[in-house]
Amino acid sequence: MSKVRIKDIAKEAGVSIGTVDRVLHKRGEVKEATKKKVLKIAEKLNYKPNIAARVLKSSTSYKIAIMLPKALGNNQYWSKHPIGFNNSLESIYPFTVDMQFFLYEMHNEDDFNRNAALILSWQPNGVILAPILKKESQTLCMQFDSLKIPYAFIDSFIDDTNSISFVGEDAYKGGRVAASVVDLGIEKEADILLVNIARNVQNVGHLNSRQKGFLSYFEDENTNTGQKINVEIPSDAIDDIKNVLDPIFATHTNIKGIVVTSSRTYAVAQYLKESKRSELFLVGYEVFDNNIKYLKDGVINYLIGQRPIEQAEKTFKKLFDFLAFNTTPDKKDYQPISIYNVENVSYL
Amino acid sequence: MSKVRIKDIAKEAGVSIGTVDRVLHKRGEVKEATKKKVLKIAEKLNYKPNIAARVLKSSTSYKIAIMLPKALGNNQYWSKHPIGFNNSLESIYPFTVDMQFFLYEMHNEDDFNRNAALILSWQPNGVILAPILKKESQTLCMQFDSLKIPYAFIDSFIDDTNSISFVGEDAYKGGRVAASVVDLGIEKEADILLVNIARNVQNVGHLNSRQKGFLSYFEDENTNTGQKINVEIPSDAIDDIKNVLDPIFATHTNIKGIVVTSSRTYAVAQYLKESKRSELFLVGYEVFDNNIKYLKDGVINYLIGQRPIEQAEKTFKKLFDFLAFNTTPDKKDYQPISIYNVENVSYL
DNA sequence: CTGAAAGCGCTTACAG
DNA sequence: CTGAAAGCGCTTACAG
Repeated sequence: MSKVRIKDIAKEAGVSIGTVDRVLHKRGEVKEATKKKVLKIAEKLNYKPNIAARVLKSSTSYKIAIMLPKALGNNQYWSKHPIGFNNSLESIYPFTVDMQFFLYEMHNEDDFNRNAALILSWQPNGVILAPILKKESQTLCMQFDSLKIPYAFIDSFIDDTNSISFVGEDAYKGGRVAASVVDLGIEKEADILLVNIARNVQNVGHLNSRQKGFLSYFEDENTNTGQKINVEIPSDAIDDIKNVLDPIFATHTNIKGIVVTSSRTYAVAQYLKESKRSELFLVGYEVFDNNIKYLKDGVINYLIGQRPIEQAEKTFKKLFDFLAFNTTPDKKDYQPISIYNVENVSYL
Repeated sequence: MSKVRIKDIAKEAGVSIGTVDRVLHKRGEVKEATKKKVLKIAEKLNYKPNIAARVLKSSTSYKIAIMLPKALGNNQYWSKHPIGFNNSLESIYPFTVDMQFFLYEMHNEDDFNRNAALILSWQPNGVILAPILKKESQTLCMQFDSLKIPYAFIDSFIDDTNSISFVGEDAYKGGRVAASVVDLGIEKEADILLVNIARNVQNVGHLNSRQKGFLSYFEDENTNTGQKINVEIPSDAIDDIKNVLDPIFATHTNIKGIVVTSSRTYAVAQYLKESKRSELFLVGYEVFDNNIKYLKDGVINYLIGQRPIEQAEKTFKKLFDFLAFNTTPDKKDYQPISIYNVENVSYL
């Protein structure tokens, strides 16, 4: 492929290899005319550095910070991503990077900010960020911008930032997919309950998008014509679930399908099981132990899933290639939206 | 990680680095006692070669042959795999391999054997094989065995061979997944038609497995209780389809669901459309242009898909790591079985 | 059977 | 602002 070496450029430009290197690495201290000439020749010869030689000589190790929500309690969705990042570490061999995790409590703004400060003091070369909390993430991104630290988003996306990339679900589409599955599972005239679980739904972008997508699906004339009942529940605690859902079921007797817009589907499943409503058609998001348990139990009928491990791998690769090879990734990279039932959940 | 160099081993063993290298690469010409001593020290120090240096010095390039069915006509399933293999070529950078495709006509034994002969004369270091034709593949594998050429299976698996790995669908499970989807899509008492399209179904292992898996699903008491009608059609030519299906529909009036056990679902879709039976619930396999067209048309309702690009990447990685790093992969690596409808087919 | 030496292409001080 | 030289860890021919 590339047989052009620094030496070849140097020869053609009539300078030493040291000078060529200075130009190529923008280390300054080169006369403007020389610089131009070298760059032109490098371009012409289509020079590509020999990475093996570079690695051998100076194992420049990048520091990459990874900021994600902590996987805790019943919600193990975020436990998968670290596996993907660790895979990445192996796959870039013979390169190495110094990777550090900064895990914040999911809906805890203070803890988010505490970790943000830790990252800044660590002075990474690049950051991977799951910007779940919109406001706090925006502030942090502005700081990265001013420090010229590149950052890549995973799982969620927020506007008005300069992230080099986003890897995750098209949440609007994800809402439509859940809608299409519940539509197939219940009769046309039955009502559908849409459940959002979060302390502050407004500050969690993808819940809104899934909700919008869900509703958009039913504007099609051949779909379910029942009521769509929308509720918000502040947490996945069983008491909170009961407090909201008991009155709903008391007043709506034709609900046959339920969609939970987040990974906390297990909480609604637990409620349905305890209140003897397992026969309702329940669709939710994300595949992990606690949700799988209810899927196998028959309480959850379908799960709409992302592929957290692959998302981590892709995000890492984009940031690493950006740092090491200066490649600019596609800004938004929407990932597969997978449909799981009890038959295909065993192979992820 | 590994800071131990050949030099360190040489010093501790009291020999030169040349000798250490001879031992490590089994180039012979070393006294048995020296050899033992060196190996022991290498083990003790946990020596790992510096790959960057190795690549820099001698860019040993492996020859890998890839033997797949040709993608032709309406059936473009096999057009995706080459994309994956080409991705692999980039991902192993800075390593290089000399990769060559040998594409045979799907159900043409002679063409299979012709390509097999070409591979043997090319003398590859390793082979990736889609062993669709059972008998012919077995013969070829025996030849690889006697030449000590390692080979990895993709898409299909056959017994009584020494492949280093298999990457593909658990076809039995794949049959169950199709069953679960058609079960959800039609009423409990309706009949289901199972369509197999192949000149010789017996010589195509995964069709049989899908069929068995499909039937096994309905042994569960809560599922569809209608008739399961099984037909075989020799090709995807519309006339062949008509000849078999016209009489079936004439005699079975309660068929509401159809499952096609292979990627040739488009052929049945075309038939349904032309015979004004688009309202039947049609489930088939594999996602590619021609099937997607009918999915968007509403004739195909669901497709059960593999991820050919990823399968290619994984298979390549297993073989390459085996050749370059001597790692032994898991023998069977079952891939995700994906469920697609018109809502999630856009993100693969 | 074994050792000493050259060189892969790059980066990094050092000298000027 | 620029060049000459050393050296990263390995492989390979050559000499003995």
